[in-house]
Amino acid sequence: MPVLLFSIETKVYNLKRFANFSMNNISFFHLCRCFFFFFTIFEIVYFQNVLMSQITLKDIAKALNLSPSTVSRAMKNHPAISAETRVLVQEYAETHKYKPNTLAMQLRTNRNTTIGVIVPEIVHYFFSTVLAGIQQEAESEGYNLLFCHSNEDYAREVRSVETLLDARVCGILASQSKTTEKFDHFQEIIDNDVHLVFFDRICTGINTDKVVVDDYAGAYNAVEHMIHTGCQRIAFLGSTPSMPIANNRRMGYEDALRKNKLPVDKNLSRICDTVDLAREIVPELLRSDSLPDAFFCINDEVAAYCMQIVKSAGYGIPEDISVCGFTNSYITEVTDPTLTTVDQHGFEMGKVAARLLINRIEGKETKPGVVSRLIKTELVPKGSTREIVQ
Amino acid sequence: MPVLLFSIETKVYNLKRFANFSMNNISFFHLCRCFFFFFTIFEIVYFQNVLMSQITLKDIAKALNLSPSTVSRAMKNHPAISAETRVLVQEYAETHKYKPNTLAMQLRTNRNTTIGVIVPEIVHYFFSTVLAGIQQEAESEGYNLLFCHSNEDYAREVRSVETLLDARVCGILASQSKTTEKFDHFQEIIDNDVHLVFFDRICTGINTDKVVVDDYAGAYNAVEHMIHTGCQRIAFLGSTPSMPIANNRRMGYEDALRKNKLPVDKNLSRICDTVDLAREIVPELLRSDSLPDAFFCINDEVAAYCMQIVKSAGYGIPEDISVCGFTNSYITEVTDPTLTTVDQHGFEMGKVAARLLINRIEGKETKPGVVSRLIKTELVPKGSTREIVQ
DNA sequence: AAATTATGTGCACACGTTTGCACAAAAAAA
DNA sequence: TTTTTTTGTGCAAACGTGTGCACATAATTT
Repeated sequence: MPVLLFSIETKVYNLKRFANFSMNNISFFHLCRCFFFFFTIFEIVYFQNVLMSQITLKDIAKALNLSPSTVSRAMKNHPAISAETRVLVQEYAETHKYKPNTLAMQLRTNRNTTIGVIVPEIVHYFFSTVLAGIQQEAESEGYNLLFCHSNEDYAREVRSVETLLDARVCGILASQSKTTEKFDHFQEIIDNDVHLVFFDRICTGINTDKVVVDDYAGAYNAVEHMIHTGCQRIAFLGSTPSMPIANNRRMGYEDALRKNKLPVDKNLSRICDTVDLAREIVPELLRSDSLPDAFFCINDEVAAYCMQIVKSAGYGIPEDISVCGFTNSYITEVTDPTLTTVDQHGFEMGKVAARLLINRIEGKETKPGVVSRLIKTELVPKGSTREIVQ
Repeated sequence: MPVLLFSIETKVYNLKRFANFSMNNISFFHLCRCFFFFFTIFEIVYFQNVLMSQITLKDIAKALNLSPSTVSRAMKNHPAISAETRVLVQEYAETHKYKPNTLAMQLRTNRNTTIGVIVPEIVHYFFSTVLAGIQQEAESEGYNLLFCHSNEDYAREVRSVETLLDARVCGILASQSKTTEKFDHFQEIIDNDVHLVFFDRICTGINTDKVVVDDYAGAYNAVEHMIHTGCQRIAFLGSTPSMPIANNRRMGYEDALRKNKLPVDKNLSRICDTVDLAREIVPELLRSDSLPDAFFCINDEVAAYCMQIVKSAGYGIPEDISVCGFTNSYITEVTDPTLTTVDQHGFEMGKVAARLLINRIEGKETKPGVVSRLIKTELVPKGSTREIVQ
C-alpha cells in the first residue's frame, strides 16, 4: 500500500476546493491541478470501502405505511399499539431480518449493556476460570464483555481503563496488575460515574465494591491440616506483602502456627512467587540447618516446581516433606504425587463479581457503602500431604 | 426487590394517561386512580437511575462561541480550520476532559473498531494464549475486543454469533466448538458483510480466511523423533476425525510410520481426547498382546494422564514407554518426567489471525480468494522421550 | 482596480433510535 | 345527544457526531 502523505479526508477536501476553478483561461498552473486532480481521484477510489446495507425501522415504516415511532413502539410491545399493527410490524421485521442498531439505541437512551473486564494475566488457570464465570453471568443477563489484558503492566492497565471509558462501558470489573502503585486511573472510572468492582487483586487505594477469596481462612486451614498430619516446620513461599491476597495468606499461615503452639520463624517465610525465585530459594531452605518439613506455596505453579526440587534433592513427598499449593488448577492432578491445594472457586468468584456489578448498574444493590463479597475456599487434600494421624 | 408486573415504560405511560382526567366531578373510580397514581409514582422514583453528564462537542462550541461543525473539524485537524481556532478548541477540550462519544461517531460514520472473538474454551492453555496474542495485536491497532465463550456448546456458539452481529462488530475471529455440525450461523456473518477469520478449529463448511497450526508437520516430526529414539509400536490417542486438526495429526502420524517402514496398526489409533477416555483406553492398550512402546497424544493433558497410568502400571518413562503431547502448555514442565511435546505457538497464531482480520477490514489484504495462514510447529523434546541413538 | 482564488466559519441535515405531545377516531359514560 | 374517556397513530425533536454546501472575508493574480 502506498504511503499517504495526508489523510483521505484532507485529500477529498483539497480535491473539491481545487476542482472549483473556472475553465475560462487555462494556465500551466491549471494543468498541474488537473493532473493532481486525477491522481487524487484514483487514490480515493482505490481506498474507498464498500458500505453495507441493513434494514432499519424507517424502512419498515415506509414499507407498511406507518411512522417510525409506531414501528418502534410496536417492536417493544408498547401498550398503546393495537394488536394487529404489532403483529404486522413484528412479522415484517422477522421475515426481513431486522436487527435493531444497538449503537443508535444506546446513543438515544444513553445507556448500554457492555461491561469491561481488565485481567492482569490470561494464560493463567485462576484468571481464565474467573473470566469464564464472568462471561456466563454477563451473558445470561444480556451483557456483553469488552476484554482487556494488562499483562501485569501498569502502563497497559492505564491504557485499558482509557479504552473502556472511551467505549462508554456501563461498568468495569478489574483485577490489579502486580506493578500498579498509582490509582488515578481507577479513580477516574468512578469520577466518570462508571461502576467499578474489583476482584481478587483488589486495589486498597480505592473505595469501591470488591469480591475476594477468603485467603486468610484458606491459608489457615491448609497450614493447620499440615500440622495435623505431623508437620512441625512449615515454610511459606509467599508474594509481595503489598498485595492483600499475599498478606492475608501470610497472616493465616502465622496464625495457624501460633494457634497450634508452633514457633513463627521469619526465616521460613519468603517472597517466592515465580518459578525463577523457587529455583533459588527452595534449595537454600533445603540446605539450612533447620530443614523445613513442609512448604505452603502461594500458587500451584510454585508448589509444583518446589516439589521437583525437593524430589531431586532426594527427599520423599509426602513422607519427608509435604507440599501444598493454592488454586487447584489442573496441574495439581498431573504432578507426581498429585498436589494438595486450596480451591479458590474462581468460576464462582467471576459469577459473584459480575452479579454484583450488574446489580449496581441496574440499581438493585441498594446498600450505599462499599460491598465486599467473600468467596469461600476449600482445602483439597491430594498426594503431596500425609494422612491425618488419628 | 418487588416484582414488576409491567415494565417501567408501561407504567409511566399508563400514569400519564390516567393523570389526564378532569378534576370537575370526582367519583370513587377517580379515587382509585389517585391511589394508583401515587403508588406508581413511588415505584418509578424508586427505580429511577441517575443520568451521567459528559461534555460534548456542542458544549465546547457554545463555550467558545463557535459552531459544532467548526469544533468537530478543529478536533480532527481539518485543513480548513485556522491554527488559532484549532489550538483554542483543542486546549479547551483538553482542560475540560472532553471524550468523543464513540457511539455517536460510529453511528454517524457507520463503522466501528470492535472485533468479536469466539473461543470454545477459555480455561485452556492454548486458547488463552491465542487470546493473549489477539488482544495484543488488536490493542496495538486500536481495536477493541468483544469476548464470547461458546464452552464447546453449539447453542451457545450460535447465541454468541447473534450477540456479536447485534453489537455490529466490524469483524469476527472464531474457533469452532466440538459439537458444531451446522454452519448457518457462520454463513450469516458473511451474509451480513462482516469479516470472518477462523483460527485453529476451522469450519470446513464455510469458505473464508483461516489460520491454522501445521498439525500435519507437527505430528510427523514428533512421531519420527520417537522412531529415531528407537520406538517401534507408537499408539495415537487422537480426536474425532471430523475435526481437521485431529485428522491432520493422524495423517502426519501415519505418514511418519510409513516413511520409516513401520506398519500402521489401526488398533493403535484411537479416539481419546479427554481424561475419562484416557482412563479407559490406555489400560486397555497396555493389556493388549502387542504392547505399544510409545504414545503420541492429541494434547498435553491426555499425555499427562497417560503418563500417570503408564507409570502406575509399572512401566518406566522413557525407558520402557515414551510419551509425547501437543501444545507445550505449562503442565509439560511439572510432570515427572517432564513431557516431550509439540509447541503450537498460540500467541503468534493469535497475532497472525488478528492481523489478517484487520487487514481485511481495512482493505489492505487485497487477495480476493480465501487466505490461509499456516503457523509453524516445533518439537520440544523433554524428559518423556529418549535421546536419539546416533 | 478588477477579477479570481484561497481561507475560515456556520447552517442544515444525516445516522437510527426513542419519546413527549398533539390529535383524530372510536368507545363509553353522562 | 353531548360530554368524557379510551385507543391508536404520527409529528417533531432529541442523542452526539460528521459533512456538503453556502457565504463572507482575505489574499492573490490578472
